Amino acid sequence: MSDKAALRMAEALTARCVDVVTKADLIGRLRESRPLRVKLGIDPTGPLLHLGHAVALRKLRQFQDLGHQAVLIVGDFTARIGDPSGRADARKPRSAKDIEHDMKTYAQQAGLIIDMDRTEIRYNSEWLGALDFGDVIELAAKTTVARTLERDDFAQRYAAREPIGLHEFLYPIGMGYDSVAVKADVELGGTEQLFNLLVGRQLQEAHGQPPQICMTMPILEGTDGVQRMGKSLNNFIALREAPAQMFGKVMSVPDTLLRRYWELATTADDAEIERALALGPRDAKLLLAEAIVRFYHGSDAALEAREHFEKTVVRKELPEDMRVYPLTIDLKQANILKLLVMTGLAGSNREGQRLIEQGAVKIDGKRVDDAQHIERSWDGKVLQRGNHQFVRIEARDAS
RNA sequence: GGGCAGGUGACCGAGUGGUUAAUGGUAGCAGACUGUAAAUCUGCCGCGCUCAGCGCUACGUAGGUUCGAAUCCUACCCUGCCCA
Repeated sequence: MSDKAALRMAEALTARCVDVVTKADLIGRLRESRPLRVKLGIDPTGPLLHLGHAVALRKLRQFQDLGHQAVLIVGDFTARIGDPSGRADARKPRSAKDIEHDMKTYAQQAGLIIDMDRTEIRYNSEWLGALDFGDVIELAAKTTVARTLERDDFAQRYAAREPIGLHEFLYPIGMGYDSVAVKADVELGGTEQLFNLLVGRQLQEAHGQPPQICMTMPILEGTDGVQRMGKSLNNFIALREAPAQMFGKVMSVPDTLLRRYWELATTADDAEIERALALGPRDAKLLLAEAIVRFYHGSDAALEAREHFEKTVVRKELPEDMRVYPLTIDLKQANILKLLVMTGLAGSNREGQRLIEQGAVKIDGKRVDDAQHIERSWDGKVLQRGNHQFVRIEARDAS
């Protein structure tokens, strides 16, 4: 490939990246005119990908489209040891079977963005599990405590006098060794991964390989608009989110993040983004929600989601399709409070009580003030909690 | 191994024998407003019940002192810092 072509490709590939270490390396590697091996690690801690994950996946797709080889690393070995994020409850070791199952759904979800047929999937237990203690020591000797402590999250936790497990120091090493094992040319990750990616570079050099190019992507904020999108913060929009849900969640994102969502969560180019933003926040967001739903569910679903939104939210009408709760005959005499709990609209009796007191509960759109309220027949009644949670009751035979 | 400090509800963080289901903040939920945005105001925010009341569970764990403990004592577990 000519210098000019390589330069142009490098420009395209590094668009919207935060760090690129180094661009010169990338250009050089592209000039070799061979498919580069582009690594992306995923942590199999739960089978749910969200728009935050999609940022790096989309970059990976871009590489694929230019003829490069995607290598998805499943961190099953590291996941089995425990999560380095310091949460006690995340330390539960996961069985190989759980991970296997999670990965199937992962692949499905990732397939919404990248071409799984042209993706190499590797489990890092393949090589990490084969290392003995001596090997680990040797690898560990390649980096230093000072360097590791510089890593942002470690530095912060250290300064805050929070515990850092020794095994957590081994994570970057394990990840870095992944790069050696798969002979990665490029590794992608969120900006918080920069340190880990750089360790990969170092270990590759130590193993006589040309060091990988590290590229980091911005971290997408969650629907709260402040913290990074993550499952534990419950501010995420899953890729598998039902269209209407997805649409609604996008609409709830603060205006300040509009541009960012356009840039990181859609495939729109700059011109398109400017055009959308010029419409003003409300309309730009409606278009954004539509664009995102369209990408994951198709045009028809996007239109439907938008209609659903306008109907239930803007005009506050009851949606056509909603969750159905089958009520058995012997429970027909149940009062509204019981039903709220049974249908999951309220987490406990007390919560249900409060909701009723605050006027948040409606039956067929009519406010209910009495927790003991009983309908002559619950069949077909629509229970509503707040503005956007609905359940339709359907009577069923007890047997 | 030794010394010191500390472990409170989703999180942060008050509380050092008695109006304590536990001040305050954040997050969350609901109501008003609205564009399911932001800002603002209001209410709620452990669980159960025959629900203006009653009961149960809760301040690392297990015991103990006391009419009464998150608060005092003992042991243990966990975390951080310093020393070795």
